[in-house]
This record gives sequence, structure tokens and C-alpha cells, in this order.
Amino acid sequence: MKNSITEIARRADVSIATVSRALNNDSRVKESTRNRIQRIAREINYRPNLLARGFALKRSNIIGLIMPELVDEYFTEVIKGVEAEAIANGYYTMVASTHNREGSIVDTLDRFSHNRMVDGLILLTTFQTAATKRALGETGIPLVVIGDDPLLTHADVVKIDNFQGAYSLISYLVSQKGYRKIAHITGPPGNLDANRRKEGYLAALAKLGLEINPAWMVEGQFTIESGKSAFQRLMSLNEKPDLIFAANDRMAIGCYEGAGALGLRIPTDIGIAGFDDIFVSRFLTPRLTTVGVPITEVGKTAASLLLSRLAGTEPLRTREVIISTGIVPGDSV
Amino acid sequence: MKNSITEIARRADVSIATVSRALNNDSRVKESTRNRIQRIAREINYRPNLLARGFALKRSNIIGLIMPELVDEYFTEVIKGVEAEAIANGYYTMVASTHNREGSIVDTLDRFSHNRMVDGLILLTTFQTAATKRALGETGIPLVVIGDDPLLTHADVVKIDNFQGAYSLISYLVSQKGYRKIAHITGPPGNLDANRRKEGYLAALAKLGLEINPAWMVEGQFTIESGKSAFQRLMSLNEKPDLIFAANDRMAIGCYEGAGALGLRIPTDIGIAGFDDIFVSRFLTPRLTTVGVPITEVGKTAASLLLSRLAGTEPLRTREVIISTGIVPGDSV
DNA sequence: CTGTTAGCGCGTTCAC
DNA sequence: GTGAACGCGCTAACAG
Repeated sequence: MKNSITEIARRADVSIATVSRALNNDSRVKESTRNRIQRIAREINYRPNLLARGFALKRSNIIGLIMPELVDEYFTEVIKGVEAEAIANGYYTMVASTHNREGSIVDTLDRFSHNRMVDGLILLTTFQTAATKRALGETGIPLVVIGDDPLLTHADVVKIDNFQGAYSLISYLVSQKGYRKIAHITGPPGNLDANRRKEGYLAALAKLGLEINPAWMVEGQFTIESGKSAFQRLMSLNEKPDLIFAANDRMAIGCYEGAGALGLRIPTDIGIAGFDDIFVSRFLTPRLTTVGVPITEVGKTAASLLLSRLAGTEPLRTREVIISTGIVPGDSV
Repeated sequence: MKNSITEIARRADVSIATVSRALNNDSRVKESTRNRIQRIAREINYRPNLLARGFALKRSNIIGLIMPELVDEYFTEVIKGVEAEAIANGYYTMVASTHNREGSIVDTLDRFSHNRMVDGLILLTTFQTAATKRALGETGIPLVVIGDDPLLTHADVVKIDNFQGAYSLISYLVSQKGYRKIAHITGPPGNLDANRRKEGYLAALAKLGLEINPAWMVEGQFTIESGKSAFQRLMSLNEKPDLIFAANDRMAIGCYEGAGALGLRIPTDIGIAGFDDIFVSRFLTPRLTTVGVPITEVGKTAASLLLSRLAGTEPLRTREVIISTGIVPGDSV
């Protein structure tokens, strides 16, 4: 048995046009006709062929979500937020993880934006190259970028307030906890979040009139291992810091491991602070002091921006939403 | 400018059929013609309209992944595994989170399987009702179920070896660590993984000739909080266990919290073991002894089963793959 | 080797 | 209020 509007039309003894109208609640169809058609549709468990509909309408009702390789709960949360918002508005979500390779981000972007499979795109990047930027300019479909980029002219942007988060954290550590010699383990050089966090750190130190010691800024890779090495480097200096602010929680965990290896106690011998408030941070001993980010909200906001644009009711100018962060006090400082 | 095979045909001065063949590497097209066509396609940055192609072929090249509400890295890992396998085979992945409500699982299943949006489905369930089972039987498209269900006749199944994992863990705790009075915090009653873990626990006790004390089996909900309450209940018994096996790591974390509140030390005063080896378990103090599950592999396997079936080269009978688990020794026992 | 044509299921004119 | 006819971009069958 077929299962199309043609079949329903045959059974209801009307034309396919009438069926189409009835199923889409077109007010021109007589009520009795509409009811009859809808009943038949239910009986044969009719579902519109979304491929056919999308083809006819040039619209898939799918939004694409492009992310680097999935790690942490960070990505789960974003997916969750996007998906919830999408479903609530009749859209599906297609996830593409690009495995952190620059080439594949561009590829994925290019593919998705030109093959008409998705109506709009949400891109989560942690770094930005010329190639990516170029590809972003050529999508031709509505685009929302999640990330601490400079404002893009053709895309809405959702950014986490990394600067403020770091700035507030340092201020808190100095004014409330009395730290003066604050080191920083940065993230990978090109990482946008990492860069903004570093700027917040530097700005806070400057504002507070504290020493900015170049030796106290060590580069990390956002991994536990790199956090541990950075910690060891810092602890081998003649003039040691009294607190280490790691640009993410994973590296802070590395510091815990480093401290354990050296027999140093936190926060007695050295204070540790992180950024992200990932799930595990709550269970570290002592509980990590860090900066919390409402990640699900990031996803929801991104989806919401995209959907409103797809609905066509939005102005043409791009928008930028900043998601604020908050200090999560722990016992590591 | 249009961007379709019609446009390419116009420029190359051939028919659209030839263009279609050339782009799909049909061997019947003369090489020079094919090269010319492919060059033109590249020049105008042509991408096939996937909606149109899918419509014509009655095939979307999308696989659907239905999951309960996303929690833990468990789901991230599954998505990662599925997505990697799918992309490698020219498929896209559509994620639908059903928010743990029975009704919506059935809805999603029904919708996905009848609207022709996906070619096949992977369903991850932690519980199974009659309604779900019925819906599963009516999909009409290839289906892979991830979960410790009884064998389904019309779906391939990927299951984690919960039974063996629990059985081995208990055996290890008894023979290597000398525990004799082993309590168990179960998962939610209908949860399939939880049930199998309990069976493994009971079977091991029986086999080892150890007492099965009903008071030592307390129901939990797979949450930290429920683990904590269960712990408190167990510790208030006259005859206390010397080890608690929690059916998942989250509840084991609850036990840690409970122990902390009562001033009990792990493993000196009470041993704790879990199941899952989630990321955080490595950072608990002391490190949790638990059972590890290669989750990415679960996703990969599921996708692989589905794709091979979609490729049509597979036999009709359903297959079942059991993913084995392994003890992760920690310092909590 | 290549062209012509039908048809996939749907929404949407344009008639009546 | 309803129907007939068209077209979306592509693949496949058939014809040459």
C-alpha cells in the first residue's frame, strides 16, 4: 500500500491538492472535507515524505551543528541546548563533528551550505583561520557562530564572556583571598577562548597594580598533561607564584596531579583556579575554584537566533549575544 | 546563476543524463567528457542537491540516532562513535534526544521511521516497555538497538556485557580483596543495564557461596543523591556490609559523599565499587574501583551494523554483538 | 557513448 | 471549495 497524499486523495475521493490543503490546515477547505481527510490520514498512519516536501519547498527543516571533535560535557550540553530548541520549533538537528582538523571544518561548512541539506548552520569553533573565515563568508545560508570571535558581519554570534570571567576571578582572588603572585597557564595559542581569558587575566592584574611576570605565563594545551608540565615548570622557578590560574579546568586538574607528585598541598602551599566548571571539578579534592559557564544556554541561544532568522521575521543586521559567566567558589584557593 | 546539473549540461553542451553519469563516475561516459564535466562542476562549485537526490532515490543517506536525555559522557561517546563511522561511509547522523519520556521515544521512533527522513535507526534505550517494543516492530526500516534487551527478532542488537562485568568485579573483590559482606545499590527498577548488573552480582555471590542478604540490596536511581541515601541506609543497618557495589559510578560518588558526611574512610572503613568508569571516577579520592565500558566502540559497532545492512549485503537474520567490559582497579577497595 | 523522457511526492498556481 | 497541471533536481530506463 502506498502512503502518500495520492493514496489519501483516492480514498477520500478528492484531488491531491485538497488533501495537501487539508493536511496543512488551509482554511479554504470545507470543514467536513478536512475532517474526513485527516481521519483517513490517521487511519493509514500517513506521514508526509519529508524528502519530497523539502525538495518541493527548497527547505529541509534541518539545522546543522558543526563542532570540533567532541570532548567534555561541553559539547553534549551544546547539542542538548540546540536540539531542544530545534525540536520545539519543528526542526531537526544534524550534528557534524569535524575532528578538529582545519581542512575538515571548511569542507563540512562548504558541503553543508551548498548541498541544501540544512537550512541554517551553527558553527562552534575554538580557533579561526583565514580559510575558515572565507568559507564562513560564502555559506549563503543563515549562520550562527559560537565562539569568542571578532564580530562577523554576516553571522550572528554567541560568545561566552571569557574576558569578564577571568577578570572577575582574578579580582576575587586578589581582593577576597589576598593572592598577589598570580601565574597563568594559557590555552593553545590560536584558541579564541584561551586568548580572551588571558586578556582578562592581564587586564585584572594591570588594574590591580600587580606584577606581570612573564615567567609566570606558561603555555598549555587545554589538556591535563599539559597542565601538569606547566605546573612543574612554574614550581621550578626561583620566584614561585602563590596561585596558578589555569585557562581551563582540565589543566587545573593537571596542576592537582603535579602538586600531588611534589607533595604540595592545595591551597596551603599553592592556590589553584580554573575555568569552565566541568562536572569533575566538583569532585576534586579540594573542590576546584573556577568559572562557571551556562553551556546549555549557549546552545539554546544559538539555535534560537538561527531559528528566528529562518523564520524570516528578523532584521538583516547581525546580532551578538554574550553569555555571562560566574565565579564558582571552591576550596582550592 | 543556477547551480544544478541542468546548468552544467548547458555549459558542457551535453544532456543532464550525461552530467549525472559523469558526476557519479559512471564508466560509460567517455573520459574526456567526464573530465570536462567535472571541471565545470568544480568551477561553479556545484554540489548535488541532496534533497532532490534523496527524493529521487528514496534514500536520504541519513541515519537517525535516538537517545534518552543526554547525560554523562556516555552519550557523547556514543554520538562520536556513530558519527565517525557514518561519515566514513558517506552518511550523515541525525540526533534526536527524547528526554527520557516513554511517549516521546515512541513518537520519535514513529516519526523517523515513517517520514522517510532517515534510512535507518539506532536506538539507545535503558528501559523497554510494551509500547516501545510495538513501535520497534513497526519501523519498516533497518534498526539497531543499543541496550541490554532480550534479543529482538527484527533488529540488530549491541549490548554491553553488564552481567559479566558485575560478575567479574564481585569475583575479583572477593578473591583478591577478601570482601565477604557485599551490598549492592541497584539502578532504577526498569533499567535494563541495572537489572543485568544486579543479576551478575547475585550470580557471583551464589557461585562464591556468599550470603545474599536482602537488606543489603537497596534501590537507587543512578543519581549521586540516590547513591548517598542508599549509602546512609546501608550504614544504619545493624549488620553492615564491608563493601558496597553501586550499579553505576554516579551512585558510587554518592557513597563517597555519604562516607564523608559520616566520617568514614574509604576503603579502610568501607569499600566502594562502581560501574561505568566515567571520566570523573579517575579523580575521586581515592580513585574508584569500577568496571570500564568502551563506549565509543558501542557507537561504532551500532553504526557499522546498520550501515552494512543498509548496504544490502547482509543476511536477513539479526545479529547481536556483545561489547565486553573490564575491571578498572582503583584504591577504593 | 549519449540523449530523451518518465517519475519520485509534494506544494502551488490558475482555473472553474 | 475544489481540481488539473506544473515544476522542483535528480536518477534510471529505454532508445539510439
